[in-house]
Amino acid sequence: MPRIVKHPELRREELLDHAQALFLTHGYDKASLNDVIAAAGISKGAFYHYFPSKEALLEALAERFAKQALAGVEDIVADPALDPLGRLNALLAKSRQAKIETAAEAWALFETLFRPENLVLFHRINLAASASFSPVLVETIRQGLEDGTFRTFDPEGVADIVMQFGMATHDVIAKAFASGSDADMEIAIEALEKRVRLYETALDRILGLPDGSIRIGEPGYVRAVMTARRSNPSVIAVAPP
Amino acid sequence: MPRIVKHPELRREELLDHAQALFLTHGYDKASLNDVIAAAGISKGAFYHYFPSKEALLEALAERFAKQALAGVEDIVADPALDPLGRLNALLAKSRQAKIETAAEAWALFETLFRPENLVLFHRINLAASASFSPVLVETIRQGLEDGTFRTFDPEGVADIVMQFGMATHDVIAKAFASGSDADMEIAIEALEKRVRLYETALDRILGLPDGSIRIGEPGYVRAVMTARRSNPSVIAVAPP
DNA sequence: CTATTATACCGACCAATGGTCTATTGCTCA
DNA sequence: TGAGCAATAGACCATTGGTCGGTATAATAG
Repeated sequence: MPRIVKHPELRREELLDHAQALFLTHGYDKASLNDVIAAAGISKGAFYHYFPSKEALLEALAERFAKQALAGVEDIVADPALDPLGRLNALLAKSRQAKIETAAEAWALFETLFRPENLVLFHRINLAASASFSPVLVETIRQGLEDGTFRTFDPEGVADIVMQFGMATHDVIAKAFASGSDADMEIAIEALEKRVRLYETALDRILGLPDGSIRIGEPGYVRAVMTARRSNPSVIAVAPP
Repeated sequence: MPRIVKHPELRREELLDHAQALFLTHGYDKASLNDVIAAAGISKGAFYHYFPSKEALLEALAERFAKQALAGVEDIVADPALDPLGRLNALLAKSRQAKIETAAEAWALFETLFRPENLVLFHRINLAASASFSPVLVETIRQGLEDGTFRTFDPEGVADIVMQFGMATHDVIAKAFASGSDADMEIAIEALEKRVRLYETALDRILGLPDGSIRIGEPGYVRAVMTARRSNPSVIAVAPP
């Protein structure tokens, strides 16, 4: 085989790209290392030059996800015009948007993130994302406590609950999407909307706010994104079976 | 090798017992099928006579856990003297007790359930347990809504949140126990107690109750169980390395 | 413009894994 | 007693994640 040398950073990104596509479509366990290196067009040796193990590849992928996610909210964090409640709402809306768009993308590929075999991948992503988001959330909650907007305690704990709510959408979607038919998508959308509304109220109360203070995006937003993405799926490179 | 024939149900239970011990100590992925059948003292063929795959073994194990868990609370469910709040409190205390005892047991074996490699196992158990518990919780919440004890909505959603809180203890413990030293256990205990208190208040507010209504066991209970178990570990058969 | 070194890369090889298959043993019941 | 079937054994298989010795290429020094 001809030897192809690329810039290490590019190679690494390519590897992550192909791993992402394969892990998302087949699941971390089912997608074999050989699949990944075949898709990336490199040798075993080359792969292990970049990552010490398959596990490390997963970890790196999760970190990249988290980094992208954090980059997506840095404007919100930096915006001095936002009060704690406003900032919290903006953060929640953003993270929800990202989650739904990811879901829509996976769905468009007729394979979904929300499958049991993707548990590991999803958990790693969420772990990394949480590690990034946690400080931001904690700080926001603490501010809200200080200026009297929120009436609660244990900012770290509350931040964890907020992120739990985020993670929980995984299982909600997973259950509804389980059998994968079109009708299920409608069910999933309904369930998601309802669940989001519940989380809003739950957060209101945990934070000691009047019901209706927390607003995670407009009603109907889920359906809009999902259906739009479905008819116009973005392209992710997928290896042949 | 001499051929040993046993009653199928006994064999199956034995298989589950050994699988449980190995999965708990080494993790689902790391514990190989060969380890399991070696521990159980049977052949490959015999194993695949009972389970169609390793995955199925995991599933069966999760179901057994769930069944045991449900059996443990049926007296609470059946008790007509309990009002919704009392029943909810009893259910929560019981499930927490079970979780902590499991944790203590795993800890006593110097290997803990709360490790990344046990994610899959833990998730499966929780999934099965949730499926069992959900109806009970939903019914309890619904009763509380009807008789005016609770001031909330979407019983299914709230029940899910309750179970989320249960699952979340996994990650809380996992983080604190990560490096596995003795000091970490103290930290883990503190974190757990604090977190339990947060969940109590969060549930109070979600259910529209005055703070302090929900009581998930006595303070200090976690430490008591953990330390007691540690000095007097129950025996689980473990295969040689 | 060489010589040297460091890095990116290749692919044969390995032990272990989950799973399949055929053959045999022992229980049950007619 | 013996036919039939459930239970068991274990050789075998393809695939998997991972290792290793080696090679080509780019960067650097002389």
